[in-house]
Amino acid sequence: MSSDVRVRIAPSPTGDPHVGTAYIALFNYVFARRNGGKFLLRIEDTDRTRSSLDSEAAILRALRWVGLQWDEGPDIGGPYAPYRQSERTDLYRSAIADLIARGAAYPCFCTEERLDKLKAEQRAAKVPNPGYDRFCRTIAPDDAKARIAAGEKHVVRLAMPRDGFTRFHDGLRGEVEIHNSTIDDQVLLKSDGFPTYHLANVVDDHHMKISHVIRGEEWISSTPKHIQLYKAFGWEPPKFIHMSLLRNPDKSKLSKRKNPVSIDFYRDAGFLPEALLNFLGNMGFSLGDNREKFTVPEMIEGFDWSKVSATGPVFDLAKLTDLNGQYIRAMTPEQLLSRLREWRLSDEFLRRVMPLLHQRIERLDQFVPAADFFFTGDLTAPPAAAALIPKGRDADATAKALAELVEALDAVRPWSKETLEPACRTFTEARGWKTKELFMALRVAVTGRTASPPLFDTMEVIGKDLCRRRLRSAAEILRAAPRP
RNA sequence: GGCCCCAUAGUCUAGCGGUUAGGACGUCGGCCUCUCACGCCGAAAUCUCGGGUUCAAUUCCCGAUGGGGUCACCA
Repeated sequence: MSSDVRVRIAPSPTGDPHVGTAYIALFNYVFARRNGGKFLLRIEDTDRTRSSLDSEAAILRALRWVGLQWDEGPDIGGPYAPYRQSERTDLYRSAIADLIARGAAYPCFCTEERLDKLKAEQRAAKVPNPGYDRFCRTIAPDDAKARIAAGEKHVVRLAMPRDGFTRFHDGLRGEVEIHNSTIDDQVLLKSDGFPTYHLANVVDDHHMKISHVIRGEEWISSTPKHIQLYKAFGWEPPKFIHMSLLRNPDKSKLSKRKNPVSIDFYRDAGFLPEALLNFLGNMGFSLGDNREKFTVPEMIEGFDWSKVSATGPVFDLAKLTDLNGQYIRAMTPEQLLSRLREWRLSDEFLRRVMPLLHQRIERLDQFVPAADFFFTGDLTAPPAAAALIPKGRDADATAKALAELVEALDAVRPWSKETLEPACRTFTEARGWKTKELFMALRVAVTGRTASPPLFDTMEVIGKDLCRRRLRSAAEILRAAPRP
């Protein structure tokens, strides 16, 4: 069966692979398969300062681990290659020229200082719809051309209509209409010559013949900009379906400060990709027949947008864990064994752990107990508050240090002892602590012990996500500790 | 704050005018059992509120409230 359904997942390679990406990817994938269409992967790396090839590789690897194979993408190519936006800049530049010629976009020469000042004034005056004041919109085209020719730094903005509404049909929510007056003259082309999401997204979706844009709810408010762009180009817009955002237990949008969000965390903590996918399939969707445990093919078979809800589901780790257990129990012993081997009982992983314990054990039987923290998600025996607090420090200060360290560590890339040690030293010294103090707290937080193999080797092997999770747990233990 | 989206137990969901409001996680109790887990049985716990529409609203409409998103040269 072939069809015109073409959908995409379009991650931005600016960090760790996010479960939200897997969530949206799942629904795109299922919808494509349900309709005999194509599912593509496009890398949105138009932010030159934040994008990295490292992150892109991690995202591709994570999506592959989870098992959602794309039909076209940067790694496998396809009829509309390239699938990396940084390699499509010519396309965006000619699109911009087109837009300017049609009067739908205009160059803007405003400086950052002016924009900052404007924003500050609007904030102070409590303007209801703050945004760019369209100062450059009235510059005569010839003047603008001359200034550009003279090499003046500029961006290109969308000339949004000032009145009326922009309406669109959302596949999940029905008709949505937004007052044009509340929408800013978005920057489409940055001063570095790269497009913003809004431009690149529309241009690529059109050229890649995307039929349905299935993305997160966070995009609803900028959809009118996209609609206006399609209109300006004279293109038929795709169908829009905005899925609800996955939520933290407190209902806010899922965030790494409150919940593990990296797909790698779930892998390292011992979750199975099929269970994760099944769990995500239960978020905002149900087959409608009380089946909660189902495979992706079963989901495809029963899929329909009428079964998708627009309510923001809380990502409940306890429920995921239960589901994961059901998958494990349903395996044959051989299957479980091989899954354990794929996970951390592989020669490859053991070869990383073993050298760290080699000189520290005197009998073979000491290996497993001495290495336990390499093989657990959360520590089996979480440390006591007292063990975490360095002499002369208190619980609050230590909690704060660890919590801040978690944030600092987020930026460490790649995750290796070579990068970790200087990062931790710099952090420690910057806050006036002795490395001896914080490193011990770190060790206890990560391994649950005061004696361990070298700290940074250990952290490297345990991995970023598990380390950060344990650090955060330790900070919580300290915060919950009774005050003297 | 402006604009937009959403609203069934603590959580994920079924329901699509008339139901003892169904299932699952979690919680609590019991059975099974050398222990634990699994499994099985059971319990507590839900339609945010106020107006309409209707013979009848959890269900349809409006409003309030609550939650969320968004207001970047980030996506």
